[in-house]
Amino acid sequence: MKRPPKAPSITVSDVARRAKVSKATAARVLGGYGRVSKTVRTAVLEAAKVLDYRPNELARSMTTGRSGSIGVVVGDIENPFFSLAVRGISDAARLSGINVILANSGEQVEAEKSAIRVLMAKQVDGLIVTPAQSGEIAHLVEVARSACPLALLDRAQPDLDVDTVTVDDRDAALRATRILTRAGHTRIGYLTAAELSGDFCGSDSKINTSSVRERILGFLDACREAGIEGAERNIHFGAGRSERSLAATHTLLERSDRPTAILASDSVVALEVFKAIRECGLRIPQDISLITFHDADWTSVTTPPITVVDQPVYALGKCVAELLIRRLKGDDRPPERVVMPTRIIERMSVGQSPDIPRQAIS
Amino acid sequence: MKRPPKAPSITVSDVARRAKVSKATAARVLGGYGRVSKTVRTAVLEAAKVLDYRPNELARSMTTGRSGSIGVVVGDIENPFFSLAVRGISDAARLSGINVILANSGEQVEAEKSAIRVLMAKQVDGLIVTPAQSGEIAHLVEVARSACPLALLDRAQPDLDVDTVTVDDRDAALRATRILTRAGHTRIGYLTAAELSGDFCGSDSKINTSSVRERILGFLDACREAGIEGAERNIHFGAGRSERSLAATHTLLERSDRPTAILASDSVVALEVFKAIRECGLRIPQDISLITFHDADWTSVTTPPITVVDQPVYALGKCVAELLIRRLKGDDRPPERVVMPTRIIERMSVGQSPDIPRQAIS
DNA sequence: ATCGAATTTGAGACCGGTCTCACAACCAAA
DNA sequence: TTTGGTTGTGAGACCGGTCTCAAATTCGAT
Repeated sequence: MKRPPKAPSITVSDVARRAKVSKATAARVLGGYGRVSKTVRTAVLEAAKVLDYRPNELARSMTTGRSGSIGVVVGDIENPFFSLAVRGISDAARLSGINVILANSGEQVEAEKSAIRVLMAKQVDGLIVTPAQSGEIAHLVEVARSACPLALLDRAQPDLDVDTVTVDDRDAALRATRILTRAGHTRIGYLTAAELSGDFCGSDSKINTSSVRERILGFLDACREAGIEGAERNIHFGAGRSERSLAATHTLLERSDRPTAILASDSVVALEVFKAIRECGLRIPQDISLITFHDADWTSVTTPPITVVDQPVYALGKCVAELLIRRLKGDDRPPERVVMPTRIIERMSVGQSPDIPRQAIS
Repeated sequence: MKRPPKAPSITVSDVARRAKVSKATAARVLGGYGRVSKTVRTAVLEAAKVLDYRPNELARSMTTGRSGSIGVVVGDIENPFFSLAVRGISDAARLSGINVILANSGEQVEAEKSAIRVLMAKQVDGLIVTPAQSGEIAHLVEVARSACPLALLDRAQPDLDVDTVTVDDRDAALRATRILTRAGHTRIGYLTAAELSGDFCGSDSKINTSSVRERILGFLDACREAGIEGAERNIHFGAGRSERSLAATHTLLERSDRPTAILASDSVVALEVFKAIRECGLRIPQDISLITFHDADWTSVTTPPITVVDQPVYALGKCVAELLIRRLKGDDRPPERVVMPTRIIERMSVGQSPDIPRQAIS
């Protein structure tokens, strides 16, 4: 802490002195506020140019109270879903001259809390969060109560009355699952990377992430509709890139009563599943069908290409950012909950259930 | 500007008053510097807890001169290469309690300049940049001269004596190309998303991005080594996700003297090429071979899987961040230029050149 | 009991901006 | 010429911390 790298930067006072005006006047022209005569303005500008003055945004923020940046806390930037959403956010932010401070929660509540604390200490003007756990939202409630506007991305929180942008997860899952049930599948597995707190037991209350819960609900709706019983047992949590989950997927696929169709909650999970299916020597769609959320770039180039639930990810990010920025600008309409539509892109990864004898097909 | 959202936050003075000590003393315990007696310390802490005091990081930065954050300017976060690198950076940063302000340049120098200006105004403690153009580096030189440490990621700048982390692009391209020449290919196309300023004319001086230049140099080395003439003509710039470039790729593939092998400069380009190859009804690797830089996740799941140049992307990001942070901490060793090794993962996308009659193969 | 040294504390300047307020200068209308 | 309203400018407080410096206190050693 004993190293003030003292880059003796040029301040308003320096400029003022050189332009032979008061600090206040120089500040007025440099800061672009108040009224100044033309002559003085040019003099100050001239002096500023000569001295190569650059405003200290920090000092400015100190007095104005607004920092000109927003904080974004996502689960994992490495996930294409988030990186695309972040792209949407930062594009929207740049348009308003606002910049983005990014933080990764790694889907860990503690990391999320800490990130939020840090960002607020940095006086961000607003916060966009994809809450890792719907159970623990005390810290979010606190933010919402504070003067710092909060907006939620991809995951809603009924208890949190803030701007929220999500997709029609439940309906999307319903429609996706229907495609599978209509193809005759009855053993459909649902795989998500989300972790479960405690056991599932078919109760949705324990599901941490709202989008995950909604999707599962939609999945179960469709199963019920098709008269499939005990579909809950085929929901698998904690799928992802880890060794453990990979092994679990293999085990699942090698069971004699393995699912004949799988719905994956995101493209990262889907990729792992796709690999596992191959490694088990199964064929898509003859032996097993696959649908995934998120139209990741790779899904169209596999053999066969994968049927996906296409979410407007970029728009999702752009939209929350716009909502938040509108709020920063003083809009105090009641919070909006935008639900964006998804569409299913049918490709070649869904086939008739192998359980149904060929001749039985209409 | 007339809306000071006056969240009357708790300041040191408030805490001091409540703890019945001076502002200076309260600041000492809250800021964790100087010496304070045990009794006073607990009293202040108690008061702080009651009032729910949160330090204003901005104010702190004002006096200390260090903001505790670094700026990162990348070409495009949406590109998996960058999002993974950013992940590496932010992981390393978090370990040092530093946060990351992210900016997209969209590979546009002007946007890059503006981003750097903003970040410096925000008093970032350091800057990590992937320079969009090696031609225009005046702004970078300026940063390097200022007190703000600068580090370069993925793209070197010989004229810029700062910490730099890159991969052995030239050698990697050489080795990748050799795989193709050894398979008998003589018409090898090199596709990169980079734009060229002016015409190529076989001179490397006009190539904007150092990594791109190095790779092209390596590519040409290998071609020369294999006795291939006029390889420069097969280098195509501006490939990417745009309509125009897509059409150009199609045209290229439909020519009678189309390349029998393609080396793609990044995974985004490669994906487009892969799609185009399919759409043209060509088969990999029988009709055309493909190698790409960056071991993107999808490259292993296509049919056939793609041979890639595997760059240690995450490590790349982690490494620059560590280098930069070391510098922030006062290290003043001469700038380091780290060149990380790449390895080629041979998969199934390279075949013998169809130009060579079957029987001619040894 | 006495003195010097070490420790603890408080007062106030400072960082680099913004912004309020008072004063001076100017102009046009009365 | 006086009056009143605008406009331009400067002095200085302020934001919320850090940090210097000197005064006050404590302490051990003589």
